[in-house]
Amino acid sequence: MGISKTILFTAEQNTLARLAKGLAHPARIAILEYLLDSNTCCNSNLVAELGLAQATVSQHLRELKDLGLIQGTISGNTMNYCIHPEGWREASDLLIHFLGRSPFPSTCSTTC
Amino acid sequence: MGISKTILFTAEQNTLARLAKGLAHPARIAILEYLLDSNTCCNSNLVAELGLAQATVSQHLRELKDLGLIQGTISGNTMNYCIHPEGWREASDLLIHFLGRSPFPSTCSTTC
DNA sequence: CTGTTATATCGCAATATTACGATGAATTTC
DNA sequence: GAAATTCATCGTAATATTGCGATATAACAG
Repeated sequence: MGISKTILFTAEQNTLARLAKGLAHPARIAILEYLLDSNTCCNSNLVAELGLAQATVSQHLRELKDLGLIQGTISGNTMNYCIHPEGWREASDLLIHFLGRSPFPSTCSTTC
Repeated sequence: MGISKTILFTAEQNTLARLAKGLAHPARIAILEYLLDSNTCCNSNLVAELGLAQATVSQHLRELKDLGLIQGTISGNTMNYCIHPEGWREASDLLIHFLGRSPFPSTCSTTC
């Protein structure tokens, strides 16, 4: 199929999955790391930084922008991308809250 | 294409992306939430819990098991699944460390 | 031993993702 | 203005993901 049955799940579960999907590519991880690290803010010398074609980088940037994790502003000829502070905070808070849970100290051998 | 150019990225970036991909489906989020919540530990009444076919649930469980996030033990006729404590800890630590970063307080308007 | 139950896997169909060349729009440079 | 630069988008090809029915295997129940 390739289509997820989102109807079956809670809004929170779908949101978490959607955010995780945004991080589910090394290029997008690399972009976010680059933007998180660079105090000089952003722009698409990302094309040089990553080894991908310009069209591909643009596509990844769009995904991150659609998720609200980054934002871009036009500066004449070029685009400046940077982390979207609120979007990033919200997303990472949600994911961290999910990931921060610890399992009960029960083993699999426990009968159900 | 559909294939990621993992060669271009660091091992850490690929690992983070692989873990995120594991979480990139609401059914897998739901499975993990269920296993994290249930002190009774596991097993595949997950098929009833989620609204998906048995084959589909089994497939999602396999993905989570391959990532080391859960583990399963055979108990006679049935499988008992539960969170893999070390695997879950390692994975969540890696992701939380990445997500915990804050952007520099620079705006996109900063020239690069 | 036979039938039932629980689960993994195979094979397939539908859809999504990834990657890139080509093209177009906007802007700068000369 | 003409050429060059920067970037988004379109179209397309290759591969991945999702979902499920069917089937195989193993264990249990009678």
